[in-house]
Amino acid sequence: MQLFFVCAKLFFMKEDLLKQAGLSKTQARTVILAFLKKHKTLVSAGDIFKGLSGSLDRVTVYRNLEALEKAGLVFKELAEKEALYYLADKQHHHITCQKCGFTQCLPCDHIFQKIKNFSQVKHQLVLSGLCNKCNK
Amino acid sequence: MQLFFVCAKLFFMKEDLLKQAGLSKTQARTVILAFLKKHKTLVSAGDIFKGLSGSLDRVTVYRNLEALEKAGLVFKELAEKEALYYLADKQHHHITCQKCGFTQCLPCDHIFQKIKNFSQVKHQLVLSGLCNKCNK
DNA sequence: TTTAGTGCAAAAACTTTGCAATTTA
DNA sequence: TAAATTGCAAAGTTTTTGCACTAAA
Repeated sequence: MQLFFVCAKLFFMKEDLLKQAGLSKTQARTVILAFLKKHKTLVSAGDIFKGLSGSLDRVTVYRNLEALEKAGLVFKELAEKEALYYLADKQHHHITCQKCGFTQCLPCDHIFQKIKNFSQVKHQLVLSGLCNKCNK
Repeated sequence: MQLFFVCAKLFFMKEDLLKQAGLSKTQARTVILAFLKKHKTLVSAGDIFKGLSGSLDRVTVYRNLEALEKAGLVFKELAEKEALYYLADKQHHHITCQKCGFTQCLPCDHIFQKIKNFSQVKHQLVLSGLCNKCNK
């Protein structure tokens, strides 16, 4: 029994990500995007808040991550403790070591190759969309 | 580009799930398992607590869900607000309507058929395992 | 200048921890 | 009886809300 998926093709925007996404270009958003660009791994709202050490309010981080996610600039991944975010420059997934927490990014086209670095792999597929009723 | 997965085969235990899983058979666990058996959808710790209206402490529900998950009797799915649980009788996934929250179970062998009831489907694959270092 | 975004304070919600009392094996 | 489990109380974390102030278009 097999389960397969075609990965979503995501448009790759160069500059002015915010404007192109229909968001106003504020300092907070610029700073958050820069932070995500710098830190290629998954980061939480708290990580960003701490990483920017006081230049933004914690609430502002939350509100902007939500806006960025809705605009499709950022992906949100649900994790044990808190939600994690990463730049939506390329669709990819992640695999996490259950013991030490080591996380590896998995670009869709290399996913199998990289999973070989792990054993006892468990998977969970989270799907969402619009049901027929709501899509009317 | 395709991404496929073989679903884990899960052993189907008849009676005495708890003993077979190496857990002692307490009233709390029995009641929680019965609740999960009755409610075929995803339920939260809070749902269970409320559903059992006072017969168990909220903390007891949390602790037992953790134990049941570790023992492999229950699956945990990370969701927006809170973690959701379901009986691990058969490996399956879920798809949720982004608008109304309607959730449909997706047994691995009917997954594509059922996804057709949804549009604008987004997917997120959550993987975990043991990295080479931790597996030594 | 009108709308959208921000910071502060506070609260809400989910989950975890410590410890004494109780239940299980 | 020894070890595991439970309930209660309290605290810890993440996330959300309201409102006045500020920055963006």
